[in-house]
Amino acid sequence: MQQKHILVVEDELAIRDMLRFSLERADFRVSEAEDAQQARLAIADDRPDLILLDWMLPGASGAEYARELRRDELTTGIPVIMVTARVEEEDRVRGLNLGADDYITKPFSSAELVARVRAVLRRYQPGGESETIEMEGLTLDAASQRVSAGEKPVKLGPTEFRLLRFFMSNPERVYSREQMLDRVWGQNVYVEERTVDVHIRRLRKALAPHGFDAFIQTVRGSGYRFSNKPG
Amino acid sequence: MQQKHILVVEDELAIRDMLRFSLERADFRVSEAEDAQQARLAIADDRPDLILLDWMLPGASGAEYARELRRDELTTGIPVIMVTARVEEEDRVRGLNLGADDYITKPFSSAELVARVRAVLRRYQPGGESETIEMEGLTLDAASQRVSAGEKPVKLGPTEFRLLRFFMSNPERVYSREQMLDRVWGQNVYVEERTVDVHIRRLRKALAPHGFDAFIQTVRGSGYRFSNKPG
DNA sequence: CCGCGCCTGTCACTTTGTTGTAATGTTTTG
DNA sequence: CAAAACATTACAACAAAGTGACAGGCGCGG
Repeated sequence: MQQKHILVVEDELAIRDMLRFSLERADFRVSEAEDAQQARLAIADDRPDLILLDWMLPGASGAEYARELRRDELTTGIPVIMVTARVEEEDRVRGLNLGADDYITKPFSSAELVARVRAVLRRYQPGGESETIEMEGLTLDAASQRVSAGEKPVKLGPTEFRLLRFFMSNPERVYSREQMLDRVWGQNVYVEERTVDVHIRRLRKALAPHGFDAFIQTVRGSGYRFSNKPG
Repeated sequence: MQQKHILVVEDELAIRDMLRFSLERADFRVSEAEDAQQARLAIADDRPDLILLDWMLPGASGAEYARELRRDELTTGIPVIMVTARVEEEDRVRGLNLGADDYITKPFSSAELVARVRAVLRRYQPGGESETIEMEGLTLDAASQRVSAGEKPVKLGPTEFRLLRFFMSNPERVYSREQMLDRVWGQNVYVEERTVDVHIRRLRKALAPHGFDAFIQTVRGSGYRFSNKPG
């Protein structure tokens, strides 16, 4: 089994060191970030399999950052474990609602930490989530990477698939080309903005035989929008 | 996304200029004040989304003014970033206690400034919510960039959309053509004032089939006003 | 190792929609 | 009534998006 990569987001050096020590001894590969900003860079640089996130962070709090991770198309698939000093039940619930997959309360033992990390990773192991999105007969299944219009399958390239998944997960909202590049292509890649147009074109072409190309709407001067309501 | 408005309160011209340059390049709208008194007027005139406040000011010091901003019900919701030459940790704590949301220490880079401003604004922006404005059946949704009159969609060009959004966000108030150019077109753009008339015309035309053109009222000699009350 | 097919990003060119201005018409004001 | 302020129309320049073609990269099977 390949070594799993864990990103630790934690501002206190002492705790970071402790986490790294525990995790590396359990044969995980560890990288670190002190705050949300560093975390974004670290993820862009080397995508982790799991994120350990401190509840309290300078700048954007860990809770906020967790929400951001879930919103973002690129990171929504990465499981998050919250690390918190608080013990109130309320906080636990909030943390889970925010999209954390588990939480662990300080102080905790090395064994407990490793156990929870392993448990979450195991849960995420089988081919990711079986997320399917449907809209008026247009169906997208994330797990099998398939799209169908009614009963007929729709053939899409990888980029078109990610683009459509992004759209169907975020309908009724205008996105600029720049935002789409960030969230569908990835935040550190440099490609021309007009490239988005071309992939929009390809996606429309693939959806056209079934009439679903009308869902992809151009908002002149701003970007594109996915919607089942008329333009 | 609407251009965010930032008020710079700083007595030194050179620093004001630098701040304005950096912020405008990052697509913020900037206004300036040299002291607390001017700042009060500027806020009354055009409420900013964020205030950059120098720690040291003639008259009431920046620190005092920050406290005032927090006390005042009208301004307590506006985030404040303190600009300071001091580096002591103690000052940071004092500044934050006084109600500043962040601080930045001279000298700082343009990039750092913009990053902090963005971070604070993002924190204040309740994330994924969809900002929609409604008025007697006329609905404008910023996220999806749609306008509808009752159930029927209204088709607008980009400029007309921005113009209507400006109006609906600032109703019951007269704006001169110059002010509208600044806030809808963006400052440092030069176009004829008469151009505003033309876009007013286009907007009215688009709203007319539903009767909403009556909301856009001409105030002879002054400018225009958006209101649901009769002229 | 080579050739093939597929995917991707970019370019050049076309098409379409938007914008600002000027010219002209209309209303208000002193 | 004349001047000023605003409304309306027309239009040419411009900008944005649509489109087809193409070359390089990559993986795969021969």
